[in-house]
Amino acid sequence: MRDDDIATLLRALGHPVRLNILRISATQQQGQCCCADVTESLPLAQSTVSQHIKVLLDAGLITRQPRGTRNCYIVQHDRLAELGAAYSGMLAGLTPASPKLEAEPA
Amino acid sequence: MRDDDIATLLRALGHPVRLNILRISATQQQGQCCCADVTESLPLAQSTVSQHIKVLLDAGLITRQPRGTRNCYIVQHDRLAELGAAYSGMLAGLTPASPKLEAEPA
DNA sequence: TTTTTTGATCGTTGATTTACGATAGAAGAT
DNA sequence: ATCTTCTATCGTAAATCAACGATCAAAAAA
Repeated sequence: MRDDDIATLLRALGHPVRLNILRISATQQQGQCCCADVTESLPLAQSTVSQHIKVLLDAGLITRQPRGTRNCYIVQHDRLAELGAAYSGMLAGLTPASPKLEAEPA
Repeated sequence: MRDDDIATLLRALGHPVRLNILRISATQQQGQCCCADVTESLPLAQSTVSQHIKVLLDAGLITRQPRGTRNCYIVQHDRLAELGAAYSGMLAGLTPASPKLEAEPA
């Protein structure tokens, strides 16, 4: 995963409202939520919520599933895990114990 | 850790240049780097690098240590780990296996 | 068909971010 | 004391973000 992609994902998650959307979605029945669920829970206009949803959608952190008159959003846990792995990998590369793994192999 | 704080940290990390600064710092001798180290490595003006450093500094992801005429920056691994833990915790709260840990305790 | 519900999109406004050059200050070298 | 080096900060311009109201499209209900 390139730095650019990691940064984009981090920025997509870097807003309290968007963290909340993920949480609301997971809390809702079947791990899905619609725009209205979020709009009811937060003091924001519907259009604002829709915008935040779009950011998560573009980042692949949720997917859309049209269901009747409403759209359901499902958290993409694998994508979140992917970022988690990339983050851990970065931490490992940053730790002072193994600066470049160039020496002391034995 | 509040959502607000998590979001702030995620945003601080959400730029490829800043990820690079952390990496450069860790690669440098003693896990420290100065502004010039970064400016040499990246095609950016010194003032721009200084700005990015400030973002990391404000987020507590690095600390400053004046050394002679230059400033050394040290990655705060514990802060990075803190964020990692908060992220993992969020993932755990989001996983469909344990929506609210309200049932099946046995 | 008409109405209602749900939600995406448009246009706008204000705030924040990113990048730059220029400047200034502090520490070390001459 | 003067000069050089390193870097923070200022001011600015362009881009992006965050929030809103208004509008439009599609599906379901009447």
